[in-house]
Amino acid sequence: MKVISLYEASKIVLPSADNLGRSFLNILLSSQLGLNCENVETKDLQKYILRKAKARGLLAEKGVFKMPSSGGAATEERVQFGSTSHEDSGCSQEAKKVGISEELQDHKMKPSSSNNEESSNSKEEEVLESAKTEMGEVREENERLKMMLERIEKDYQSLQFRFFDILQHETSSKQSTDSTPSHDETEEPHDLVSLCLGRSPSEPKKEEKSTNTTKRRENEELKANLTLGLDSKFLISSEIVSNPSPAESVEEPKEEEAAETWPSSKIPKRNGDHDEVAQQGHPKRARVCVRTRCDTPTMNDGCQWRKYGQKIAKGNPCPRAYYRCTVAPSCPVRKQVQRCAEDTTILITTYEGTHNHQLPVSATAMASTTSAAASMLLSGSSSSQPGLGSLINATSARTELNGLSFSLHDNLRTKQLYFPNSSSPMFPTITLDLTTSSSTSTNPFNSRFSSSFSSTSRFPSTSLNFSSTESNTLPTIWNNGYQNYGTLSYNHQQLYQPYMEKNFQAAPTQQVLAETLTKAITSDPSFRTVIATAISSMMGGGGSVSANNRNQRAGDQNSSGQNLNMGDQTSTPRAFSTNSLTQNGKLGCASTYFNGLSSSTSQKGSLLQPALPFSIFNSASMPNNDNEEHKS
DNA sequence: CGAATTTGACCGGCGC
DNA sequence: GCGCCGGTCAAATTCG
Repeated sequence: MKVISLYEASKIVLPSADNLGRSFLNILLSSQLGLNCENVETKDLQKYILRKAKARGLLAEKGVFKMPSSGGAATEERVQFGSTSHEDSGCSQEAKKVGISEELQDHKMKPSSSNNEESSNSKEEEVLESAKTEMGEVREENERLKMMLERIEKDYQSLQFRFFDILQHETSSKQSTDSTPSHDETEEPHDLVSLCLGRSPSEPKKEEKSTNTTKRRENEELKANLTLGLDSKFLISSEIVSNPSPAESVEEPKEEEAAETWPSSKIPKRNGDHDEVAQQGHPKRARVCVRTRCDTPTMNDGCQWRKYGQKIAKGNPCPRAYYRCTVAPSCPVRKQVQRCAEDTTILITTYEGTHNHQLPVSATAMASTTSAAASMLLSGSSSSQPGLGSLINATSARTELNGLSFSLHDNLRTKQLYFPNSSSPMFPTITLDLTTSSSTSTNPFNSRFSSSFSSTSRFPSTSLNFSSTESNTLPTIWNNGYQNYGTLSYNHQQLYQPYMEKNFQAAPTQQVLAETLTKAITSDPSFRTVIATAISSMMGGGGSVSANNRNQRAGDQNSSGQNLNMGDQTSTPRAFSTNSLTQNGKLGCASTYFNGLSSSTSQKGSLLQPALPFSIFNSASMPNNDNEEHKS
């Protein structure tokens, strides 16, 4: 007889797990036990363990497992959790087990007939041998399960701890906002762009002057949303891949969606309604600008484009080309391609709109990236009140997911972000800068997440700079059209696994991590996507998990210009003006992608395992040059 | 020959 | 109202 602690441990640990924890457990279980863990409940897991033990003939009584007395090999049982039939299954298993036990007992109790006592003895020895063998196997398995459970518990606690950490930061952020004296809007008009974790950008936000009570309530909502969002992320990860979000999968975009994704000239004029738009929480449209070094006329992002126009834009001798997506006839996505006036090796690609069709695999990376960026942008400006400017108010929102550290350092409080009205472009633009190889960040891991705002723009420009030292590889990757993107998940595993395992054993040195991670960031666009998505999730975009990972959420239109700088360059301030944009809250594609990725990376561990010291800084250090792209 | 690109015309928003 | 500008259309042209 052997008492296995796994069951007892599960009784102790699992019931305390909330949705978040269970979701996390589900992922681990599905990846490591091969279980269909959707909607796994604590009791289900316990039952599974019990049944598995019964099936192997190990269970004598509840909580106590006995070693098998026969050589009968237990077959691997695949359990469907969450089904109503598992009770029956368990019962039948139990009955079966009882029968076997009785049989075995009979076999043992009954003195064998004297005919062949020697052969009987040898048989018993055989049985004993096989039993011992199996005992060893089972013991190993038990150890493995035990370790896994401990790991899960540890992970869960870590997750929980970090989750509350995030909440705490968020709360303090809001409190500091509250404590900040109200600014004279006539003198310093601004918007409060709440960077809310897991908050849907589509959520109506019109509480610039909200009371403490209101904000407290928001915090509660935020908490709820975040929990829900994370939960959903884990649970639906496998679904979203195949099932585009309703919004995205709709063949014929709804009127609202169509309006939102069509270019400014096609949509009802709303410039004069900025306030109304924002206050009503209408979706916003965003543009995602990608800067890459690229020798080819256009960056191969995996999508099919048809050129429909070309113009010489003011301030840039290089013509701007206009493309529209031709993957689907009705796809509203457009992109503009223009070379940088200062450095013609830099290709500036601006995406606008959301694909209303499934994207080729090779296009998902860029779509996800831009989607994440757009969602970040939109979430950042979601509460802004157009015409008044925006104030990014995320104060050091920081989180670590099992060592995967995301930080939102707010440098903005020392410098109120002021976005006066101007004639700047009408759409918020976020820029992913993949051009430079130098990093101003002291820590190569620190993904620079800075926001810079133009003093002349009515919209903020946010720069997200994923610092790396090898970012020059990115354009190359895109130029290759992600030929090997199909193996990305696998590559991710390869990339992440070392971190995960190291993390369990010993904390790797910062330098080693930095090198590897930098490599990962620079060599794998989808990794950046993950980061961007995570960021967007934290900043509020992630709340809308409704999305669809295959669709690009590059834009809607409305408000602030943000510069999402993923390359590494901080030396050249890049500001991109923005306009108002609407967001229907489906920035999900990237989130979904993240989900899928997290699911895939959890195959051998957990995405949340590695200690990836990412820091995302939010700063206003860079004055916005504003409209380099659109206006210059 | 069909598809894709080019390019000048056109349109709408905005500032003066 | 006019002109500037960004963006789009569509006929002409080019390409495969």
